[in-house]
Amino acid sequence: MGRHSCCYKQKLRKGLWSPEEDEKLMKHISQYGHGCWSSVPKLAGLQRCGKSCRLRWINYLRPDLKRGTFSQQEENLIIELHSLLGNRWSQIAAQLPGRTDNEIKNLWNSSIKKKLKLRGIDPNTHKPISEAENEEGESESHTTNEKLSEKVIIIDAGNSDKTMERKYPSPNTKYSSNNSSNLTNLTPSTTDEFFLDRFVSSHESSSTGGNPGYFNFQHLSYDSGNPNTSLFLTPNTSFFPSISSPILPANHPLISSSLDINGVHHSWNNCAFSTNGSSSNGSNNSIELQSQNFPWGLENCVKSEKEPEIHSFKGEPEEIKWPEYVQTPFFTIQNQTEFATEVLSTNWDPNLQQQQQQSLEGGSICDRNFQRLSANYGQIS
DNA sequence: AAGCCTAACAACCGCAGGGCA
DNA sequence: GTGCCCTGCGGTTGTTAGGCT
Repeated sequence: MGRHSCCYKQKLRKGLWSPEEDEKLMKHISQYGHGCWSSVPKLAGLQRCGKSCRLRWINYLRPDLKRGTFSQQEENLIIELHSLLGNRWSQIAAQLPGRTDNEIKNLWNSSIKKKLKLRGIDPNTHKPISEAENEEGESESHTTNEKLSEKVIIIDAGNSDKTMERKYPSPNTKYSSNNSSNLTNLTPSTTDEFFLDRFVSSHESSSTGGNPGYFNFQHLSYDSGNPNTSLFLTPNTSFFPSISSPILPANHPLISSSLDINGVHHSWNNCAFSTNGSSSNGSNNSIELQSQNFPWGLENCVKSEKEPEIHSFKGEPEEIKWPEYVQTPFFTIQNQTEFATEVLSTNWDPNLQQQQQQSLEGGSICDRNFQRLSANYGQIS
């Protein structure tokens, strides 16, 4: 297969995007949506290929992007997800709202890999390096996939009487939409099965709005000292996240569902946990719910009272003052999920923009990239 | 101050897969 | 079935900033 046809065209710009280009792209998408990416550059008046526009939008201009450095919890989550998914960055990113696959991939390659190596962990296998090296030698006598598929995941269910072990496909095991049934069709009979099943369901449903099922990795720990363990559920901790999660917004689907484990019904919602009607910090496995559940197809994941707040441009592009452009948040952070689910999946409604502009709140997002761009391109004003 | 090195990050490239005529 | 177009993904490269000597 050859290169994309647009790439053959001459006079297409490459390299870093200028503020003017960003502006054109944002203005176009905010007014019309992206539609067919290949037509975006022409309609937006850009000398770029559609692919470049798409990338720029997804990795940089999208308003729902979370800015700033990754928290330790986010890094831990990435490590945990990577141990399950391998280099499937898009699927990992799907569990980290506001983060892009590119961003996570960069973080992994530039930082996390080194940290793991310093801790004596092979970043590819998530096992101690010495063991990974030994297995490399052994693997010559095995089919690679067979060997890798024997990665053992131990999940201690806390309340469970025993630590359960089960073999699951390794990060290197491909499970596309066609063959994913080897995971998703498992009937979870034990807690670890449940979580794996839950997780895989979550990432598959994240794009389709299908089968509900998320679980949170915050209480999964990465044990570098245990050569047999890739992941384990921290004993005596809840399966469920705190609503004060720094990673996920309170209304994120990850923290809304219900389930049965070993005959015990657990459920939770996006507002609060309770045990027998009393407040719970989530340390009790016997979480009882407050009745509201959230099926989370994209269309009904979140329904906010407020309209999504979108940054809109006032007047012609040349009227925009760069310092304002840099400083103005696109919308408040608490509305990012609403925006992502309600707006990004469809074309933006220009009619909403006036009221959205009016509802913009004070800066809660430090847009480091715009600041960097500003620095890169000098004084704009 | 200049040069070098490294980390961080933006962007490109090639490929796979799906939709459609 | 085939070819084309488009999108999305993952690997890789290029660029920049900042620290160090």
